[in-house]
Amino acid sequence: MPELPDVEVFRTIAEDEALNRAIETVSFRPDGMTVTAAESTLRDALLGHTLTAARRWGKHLFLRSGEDRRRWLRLHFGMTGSLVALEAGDEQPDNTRLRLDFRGGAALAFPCPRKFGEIGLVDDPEAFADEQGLGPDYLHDGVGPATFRDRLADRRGGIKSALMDQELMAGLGNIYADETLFHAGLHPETQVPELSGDRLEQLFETAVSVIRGAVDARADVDRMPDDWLLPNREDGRDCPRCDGTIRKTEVNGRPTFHCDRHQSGT
DNA sequence: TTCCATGTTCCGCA
DNA sequence: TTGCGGAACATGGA
Repeated sequence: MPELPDVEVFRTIAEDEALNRAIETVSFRPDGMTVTAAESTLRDALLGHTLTAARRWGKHLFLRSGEDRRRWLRLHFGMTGSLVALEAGDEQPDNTRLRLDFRGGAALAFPCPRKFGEIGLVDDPEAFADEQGLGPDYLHDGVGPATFRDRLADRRGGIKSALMDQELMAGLGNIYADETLFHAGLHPETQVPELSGDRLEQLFETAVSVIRGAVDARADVDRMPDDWLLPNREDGRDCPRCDGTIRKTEVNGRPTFHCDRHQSGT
């Protein structure tokens, strides 16, 4: 689930359902998953406060606690994490690692079955991104085709691994890298130096349109257009865009799907 | 029962 | 130096 579009949906869920409500209870059951703050610190940072802002950088979600501009809860969703808004009486998702209960009965739950996610506390999301070496986020203000072209200018190797490298640009993972290349008509193993500056700028625009389209579909495969790769991600399927066939291969150790016809060249 | 999977990190190799 | 392949992490689902 959780690549940029999914996390953007989680961000809007938090923004719409969890801001400006007093946190009455903090339930914390990490059960071995990575937590980069002491439990007592985390509890102190949240309990009795309200969440006042929801931001995202790549696949990381940041929720500001209270009026202190330097106190943000950071969530990373790993492969299977999600964020769920609950109303009074709703059943809690399995494997909920962190749950905030608000005055009035609503709650926010962070289930993470496979524990590949992370819970942390940071002073400043930008500084965190900087420390982690995260590249620019596709949807942030001021990030555009030129940013993308410049960052990929000296990159060698295949385009798919470049798209998935969070230090170049943050947010795309295995699924949406494939989706972007499918829309762009590029083979996943196309070498980056073979792509012109114009082609790279065009690829950025494609990535953004895929991301926006996915967010519009609430990152839900069932709501995505039929002619996207995602609903057709199966070896041997007919390509929904041409007479080709969807093929499954392995690129950089990850399952990779592409159309053998319209994604053959650069 | 066995294999696979949306992420990240670390190691060794070329 | 950098990109890449492989392994590791934990666990539910096909």
